[in-house]
Amino acid sequence: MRVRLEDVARAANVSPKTVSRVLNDEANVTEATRQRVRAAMEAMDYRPHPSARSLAGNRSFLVAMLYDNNDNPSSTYLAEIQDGVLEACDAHRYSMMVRPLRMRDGDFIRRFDALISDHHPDGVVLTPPLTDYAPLLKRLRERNVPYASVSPLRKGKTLGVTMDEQQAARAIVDHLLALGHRRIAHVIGIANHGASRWRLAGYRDAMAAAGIPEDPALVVQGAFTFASGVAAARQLLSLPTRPTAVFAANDDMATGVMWAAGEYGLKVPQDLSVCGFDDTPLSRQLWPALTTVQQPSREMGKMAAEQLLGELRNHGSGRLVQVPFSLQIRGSTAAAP
Amino acid sequence: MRVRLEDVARAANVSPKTVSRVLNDEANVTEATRQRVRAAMEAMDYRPHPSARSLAGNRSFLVAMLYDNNDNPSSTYLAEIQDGVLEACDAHRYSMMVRPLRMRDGDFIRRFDALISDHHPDGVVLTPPLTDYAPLLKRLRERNVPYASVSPLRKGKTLGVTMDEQQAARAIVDHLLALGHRRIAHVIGIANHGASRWRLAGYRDAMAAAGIPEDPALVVQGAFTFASGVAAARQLLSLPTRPTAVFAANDDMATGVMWAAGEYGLKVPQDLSVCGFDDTPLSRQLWPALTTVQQPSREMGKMAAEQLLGELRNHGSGRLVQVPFSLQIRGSTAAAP
DNA sequence: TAGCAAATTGACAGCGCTGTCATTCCTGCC
DNA sequence: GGCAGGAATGACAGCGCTGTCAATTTGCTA
Repeated sequence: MRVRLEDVARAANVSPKTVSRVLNDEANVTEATRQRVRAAMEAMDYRPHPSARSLAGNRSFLVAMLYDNNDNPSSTYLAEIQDGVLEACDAHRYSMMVRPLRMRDGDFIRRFDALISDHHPDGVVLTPPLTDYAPLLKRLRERNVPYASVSPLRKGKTLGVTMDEQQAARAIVDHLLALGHRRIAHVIGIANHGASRWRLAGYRDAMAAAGIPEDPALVVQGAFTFASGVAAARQLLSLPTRPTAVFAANDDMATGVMWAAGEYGLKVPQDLSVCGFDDTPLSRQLWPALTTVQQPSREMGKMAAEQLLGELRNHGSGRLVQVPFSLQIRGSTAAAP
Repeated sequence: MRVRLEDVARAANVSPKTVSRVLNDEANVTEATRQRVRAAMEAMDYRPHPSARSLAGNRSFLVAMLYDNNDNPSSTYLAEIQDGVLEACDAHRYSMMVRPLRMRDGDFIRRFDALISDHHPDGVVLTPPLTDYAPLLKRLRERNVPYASVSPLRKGKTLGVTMDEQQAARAIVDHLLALGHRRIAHVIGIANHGASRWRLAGYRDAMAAAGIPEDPALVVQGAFTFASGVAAARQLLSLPTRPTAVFAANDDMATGVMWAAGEYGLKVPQDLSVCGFDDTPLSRQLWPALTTVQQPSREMGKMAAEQLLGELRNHGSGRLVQVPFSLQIRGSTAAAP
């Protein structure tokens, strides 16, 4: 029934060990032999048994993706990253498991340990905000588990992917400035996310460069959710002199701002320009469509996984790569009234 | 370093096989022995090696969750189901893998076969619309892979979870009728989802029971997305005599309807009542909050997985369970104007 | 109290692969 | 032409567990 490595070996007239070598792309196999073995594998539709490989080779061909579904309300973002990670794992014939792990939980490390002991992943992909949770990083190093991060805050010797979010945020605020806006508000994201800090920093950079002193009333705290965007906007739009533009730290909050603008009888973009960050599918579906920064989440998940897999293959090859951003100028921003 | 079953056996002064029996909850072990072995496992923090178990026992302790990320735009819904499935798998010490599989792709079955051959899942959890994709179900049976479905359309000998969506839809339309509405519109979901049919059927049941003949102009096609809700609402609100209430087949579309109402200068709920289906987090964040049907997605994922795992443990024990729904009457519905 | 069936326990092989190390096969060079 | 040295290949054990079946113990009955 099942085709085993031994069967392939017999068909190709070589020893099982040689088939194993071909399977694992090892050196010291003549090209002719390699071809012959590959042909036999193909012809017999051979599929190595992952458990056998794992048991004998002492590795699992498993990558675990960790996320915190408590402090990360945007399931769309996570879903896209997950898709990307999965794609990369698939291409390299690794399997992937996902794992919610809540930083707020007291037994975080115990759960993490259990994950490692139970499943022996060869490596781990970290998503915000876990990318910078010190106890986790410490434990990963102690247990000698390679990991790659998506958008880590601290960029040391970490593997993974980043985007220059600060530059991106600055660019989008520059866009608002270029449209003549001066009273530009910012809605901050969840505090412990690097994203929140960078986007705020980019906002400040742009404002400072334009010579506009910061008005504390225009910088309000949000939480990356639609509801927090609505609340923040209500606060901003109730101001004696309200802003003419709002840069929200993500699209969900920007949508909330647009919603709230409706409540106040303000037209977007005529009365209020609004922009977000992430370029979620939602942003294109709104009317007017949302001006935002394209963050290629799926691609970032894929690249992070690829760095990890590269590192697993030949130690030391993993890097921290940076992906480019691009502004998506759409209907929600216009010249200042 | 690693604690093996053999080590536990030595510590408990029994044979490895007996430890294995305890590990797998097999019969024919005296309670005293069982306790002794359990104590030893506990004391040594023994973790069975999944690959070894899998290889020797010819099972993988793996559940694959299949989804179609093409025809299923609501990542929130999938994320919740995934969380639920994961929770159940965890509790039973199974691992879970997720797998996007697009019905539209020509090589669907080939990909599915590859999944099974490569990973040997002990069972599969199906999410809509895969729950009713005939070629997939056929292949699952041919390959003898047990599966459980979340909200399957056809309820035969299928294992899994359902909700009486038709009753639920009827209940929510009854709610609108009780508020005095007569011109009630419905926005349908994606065609090949059971959910779309049931919700439409429930709408019709309620209208018929109230003696209101169906007005075809009031029943428009949507696609479960926010944008499709906006489009559908524009169509409805442009009608010579527009509806006083809209029942959208899910919350995302209902949100689109509320959005479009704003465009037309209509106040919700004073001028237009809107209700959705699913009780996504979004529905509570809107203002006014959305009247909707609570569909416990996370719980449903968990229960589907539990039926599957039960079936795996003792063949024949899996069932098709039904979860109750509940209306969430909130601010988006009010008496007819 | 012997005698027998059922319950409990254990010995042993083997799941399908890879690591280690031995063996064979080539090269190129004196 | 013979030989060193490296490249290619293979033999074999064993990864950590479970299935099979045999051995032993237990609990009953007569």
